Amino acid sequence: MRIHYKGSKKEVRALNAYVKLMRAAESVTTRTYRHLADVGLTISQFGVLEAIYHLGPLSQRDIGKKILRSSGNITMVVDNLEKRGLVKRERGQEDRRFLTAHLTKDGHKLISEIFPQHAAVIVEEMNALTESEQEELGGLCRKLGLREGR
Amino acid sequence: MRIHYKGSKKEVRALNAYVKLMRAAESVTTRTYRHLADVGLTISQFGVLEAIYHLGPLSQRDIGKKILRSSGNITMVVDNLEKRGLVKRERGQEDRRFLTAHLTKDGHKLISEIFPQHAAVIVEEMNALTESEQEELGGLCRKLGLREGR
DNA sequence: TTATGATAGTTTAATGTTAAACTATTTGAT
DNA sequence: ATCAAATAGTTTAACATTAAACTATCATAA
Repeated sequence: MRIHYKGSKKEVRALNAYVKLMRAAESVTTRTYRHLADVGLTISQFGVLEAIYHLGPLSQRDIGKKILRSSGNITMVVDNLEKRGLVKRERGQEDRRFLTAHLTKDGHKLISEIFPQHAAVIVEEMNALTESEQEELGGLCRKLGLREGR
Repeated sequence: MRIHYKGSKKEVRALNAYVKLMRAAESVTTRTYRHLADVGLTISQFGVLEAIYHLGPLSQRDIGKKILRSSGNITMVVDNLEKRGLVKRERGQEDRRFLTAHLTKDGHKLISEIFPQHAAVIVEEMNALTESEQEELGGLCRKLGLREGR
């Protein structure tokens, strides 16, 4: 007795697609992370810097929504960025519950240098696919991601 | 000055596909994890149990290769599974460097109950796509994952 | 106006995760 | 036979991650 689970074709197809999706995401992440590690940033730290860089100062709540992480997590990641002097927090004037994170001079300098490089790494990664394959992949992944709210 | 980075069409396409890939993987993971959390398993713990369930007793080295995690990480995950009495470690006879992890009675009972349910959850998730879309996605992701070794 | 509930953020506990330094064991070359 | 290099696993330090309990602040309805 070695085979514990024998799926139908339908099941095999779904599980295969799932495994490959996960592996692809993981291996692309691992490789793009190497580039960030070189400058001492984690993926989450990069995500926060990039969000502020492109969207301007954000509350931690909005940062969490943007990078899909819990509020407790954002507290820690922003803490570490602040310790390193890359961002600074400021208490909201009208609503004192909010903390708005903005880039320091150093933070802006770093992310403006790193972002184009990081984008280039990702483009290089995605070069494993043709342009139309990239669009196809985007469309399929979008369908899966869309189920978000459930 | 609000736009810091204006990519070419090629760059935009690649970054878009990348973002959607990551979001899809993350949101599918989050939702399938809920099911595991109900029985007190983490994704990594499930991965270890499932590997042993389907492949038989494995060394920690082989488990790490299977679920793509570092050796230090495997030590901890297997530790936690062992504490809970789901797996047991055994020192290799011929080569005493190896530790082979195998399922306990409880572990076997749990994974044999959970696995089919978990598979069903994944099938349900992938139902956002048609069967041919699932195959298409698998093929595209495979191409990305294949770059593994670089 | 005041009490109730909602919201933003922090803290804590538990687990995951890696890299790097480490121990124990084995292999292989001289 | 011996010693150096390789391999399996552990430990440590740092950060990530969540859920849940918590504090502070705000909004709103009675």
